[in-house]
Amino acid sequence: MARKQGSHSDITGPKVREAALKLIAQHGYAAVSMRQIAAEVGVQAGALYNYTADKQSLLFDIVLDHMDDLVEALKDVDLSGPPWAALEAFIRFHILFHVPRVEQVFISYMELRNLDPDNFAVIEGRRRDYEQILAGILKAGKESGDFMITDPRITSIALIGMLTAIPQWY
Amino acid sequence: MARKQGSHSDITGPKVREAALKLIAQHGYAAVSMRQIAAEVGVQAGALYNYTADKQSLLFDIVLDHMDDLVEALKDVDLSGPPWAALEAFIRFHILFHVPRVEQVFISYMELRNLDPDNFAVIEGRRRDYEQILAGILKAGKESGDFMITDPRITSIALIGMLTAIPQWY
DNA sequence: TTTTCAAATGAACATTTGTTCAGTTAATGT
DNA sequence: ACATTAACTGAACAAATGTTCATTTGAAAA
Repeated sequence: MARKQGSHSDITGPKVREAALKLIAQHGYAAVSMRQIAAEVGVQAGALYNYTADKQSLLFDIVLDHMDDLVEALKDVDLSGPPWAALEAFIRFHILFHVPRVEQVFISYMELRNLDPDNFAVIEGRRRDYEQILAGILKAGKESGDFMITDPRITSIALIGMLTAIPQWY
Repeated sequence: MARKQGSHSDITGPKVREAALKLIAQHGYAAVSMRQIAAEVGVQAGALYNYTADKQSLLFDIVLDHMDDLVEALKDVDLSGPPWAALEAFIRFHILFHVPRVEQVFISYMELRNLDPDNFAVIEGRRRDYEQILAGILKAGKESGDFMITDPRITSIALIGMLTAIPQWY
């Protein structure tokens, strides 16, 4: 059976990504098979390869899209104010961005070890970009005397780590 | 080749558990094969079955041993003091117990979804036991007027969740 | 030295895995 | 009405998986 009604590629495509997101978040990347994803979409396993090069790309795209969305959305945030205002704006943005994206956050954090080295390097680059923006705020605050910290980069990493752990409280 | 020097079962046995602990913590349960574990031990895959019934038991034993150790160690802690002292003693114990067991904690938290339903039920029972001890402290503190909380059970779960997330800061 | 047997090998097994592809289907353009 | 083609099927593939077991090894007991 094929193409029951109208063009499907713009329907099945998103469905594949959603199924991958849901199942990987639920069971983990290694524990999910292409056939499970296909079943969730309502299609045979072979059909998935119209929408993804391979299984690894499925994971990589989830994480990369998430990181790109994050960096992109941060550009709309006004961080030009004084250190404390900028810091508050950053933290507020970070939390509000992550809350409605529990699954992506979880995968982007837990499944990094299942990324191919090349893909991992790309993601790590994105994460460094993001951290450096916060580090910039901290550095400015340190130099102006507002923040009492020694290493803005380390503080940045620690701070993001704490924020990321918040959802786990619930 | 077999038994190159002396009896091996009391050497290989622990080695198998250590290898499973290390590799599962590193790559995740589903991503680790029995052959990888065997290679880490320095043995063929078939030999593992002298020390474990199956792969699932390898995971289950790690988590169960951890929970049993936790509950057992808690028995040596004096929680008989006033609410605030008991709470402090509990938290102190919790942190000190978990710090040198990063791998076990990580597995016991992340790989629950890969436990067979029956095994999962057992572990969940152990976790409830542990939570109820903290809930008891909170309940006593609430009734004595020391703690301003509404539901000791929920507070207990939330508190343990926060404590468990601490290592992630680093 | 010979016997014994715990401990491990290594080959085999049935499944499951990711992936490919020739062939089928049905909606669309002519 | 026919031809085209995007979308999917279903079978096949090699490789990897968890697990079993007859066989071999060599240290210890006789």
